[in-house]
Amino acid sequence: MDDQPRLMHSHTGVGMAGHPGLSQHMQEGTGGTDGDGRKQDIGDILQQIMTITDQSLDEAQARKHALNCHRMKPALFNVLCEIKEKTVLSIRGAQEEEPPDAQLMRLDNMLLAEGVSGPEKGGGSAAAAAAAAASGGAGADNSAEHSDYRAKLSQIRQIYHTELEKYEQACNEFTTHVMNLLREQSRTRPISPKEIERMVSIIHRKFSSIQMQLKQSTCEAVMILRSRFLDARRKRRNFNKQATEILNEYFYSHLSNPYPSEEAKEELAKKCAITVSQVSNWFGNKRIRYKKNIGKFQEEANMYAARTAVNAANASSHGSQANSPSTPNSAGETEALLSSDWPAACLPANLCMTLSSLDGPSSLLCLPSFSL
DNA sequence: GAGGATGATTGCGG
DNA sequence: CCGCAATCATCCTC
Repeated sequence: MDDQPRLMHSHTGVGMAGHPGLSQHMQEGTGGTDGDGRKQDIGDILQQIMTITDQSLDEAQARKHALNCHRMKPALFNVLCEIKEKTVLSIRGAQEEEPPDAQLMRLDNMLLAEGVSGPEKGGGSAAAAAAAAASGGAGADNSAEHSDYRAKLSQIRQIYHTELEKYEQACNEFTTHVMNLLREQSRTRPISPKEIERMVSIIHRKFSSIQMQLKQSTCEAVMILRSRFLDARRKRRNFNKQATEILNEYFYSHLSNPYPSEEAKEELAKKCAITVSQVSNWFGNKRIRYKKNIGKFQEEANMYAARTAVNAANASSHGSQANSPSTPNSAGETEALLSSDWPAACLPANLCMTLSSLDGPSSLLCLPSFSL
């Protein structure tokens, strides 16, 4: 009988100050002995409870058993239950019903979008593809970067799931443990099912805050990975030698007006295996840097001019016209030069001289002033 | 590791 | 939107 859990009953009686319902129970629970005797009994029980921790385990067990069998125990137990319920209600009122966490929702959404949580869908290949498109890079090592990105993302995903599983398992184990403990304790001290429930929800809250930290750090890891992959500056690769040669060839053979048309840019982009905007960037950078330090580029200009001249000579000796973005300067282009914003001072000194004495459609780059 | 080279970005003006 | 100029961030060479 005493081993039966004594869960709390709801009593509404209010009696002695600070101990609601105590006087009522004192009258009900003892079968009508005199008041002094009852007070004595209660005093004894409380004294025993207070000193129980000073005793050895065996003594305590024996005392516990004696207490459980005490005739006043049910009444005292009920009083304690009532006091506790009132306290718990006031605490619960202040603590419960938190609003749904917006940050947690954001984290969940992000993890879902990145393919970290939720069903596996190729390890965020969509994100990788988007990243590749944004980086604007073309070429062979893109696929390698993709697989690198996917591998790292999948690593993050795996760690995330392992940890999440661990936390869930730990949470369940701990909850079960605490519930069993409370059920066990409810035999000897006042614990309501609601209180157990509340305890469980506290534990869940604690564990979900740990989970939130996990989600947060996972998100951070994904963001870092993503930014590393996306940030073209970080992943800047110099164009290969061939591409640079093609671009330089065009630049120096159009030195009078180094502004490729949209079609020329597209063609150059195709030839160099880069994007049109990369071609634009390249020409933008080149024009500025050339203009800033013409002297430094003199040698390079001469070299490309000579090379183009040789190509042009070969082409003309074969009776064919070169038809590429690197077509040498024509008279039309010279006109463009004379009226363009690209200053003539940007031309190498020897080329300027050649320009001023030019009297026909002959190629600037075939002139002997480029003697090397 | 320092310093130059180089591709990308940003802010501005036309 | 394009080009310029300044700047950033990385690469490359010594």
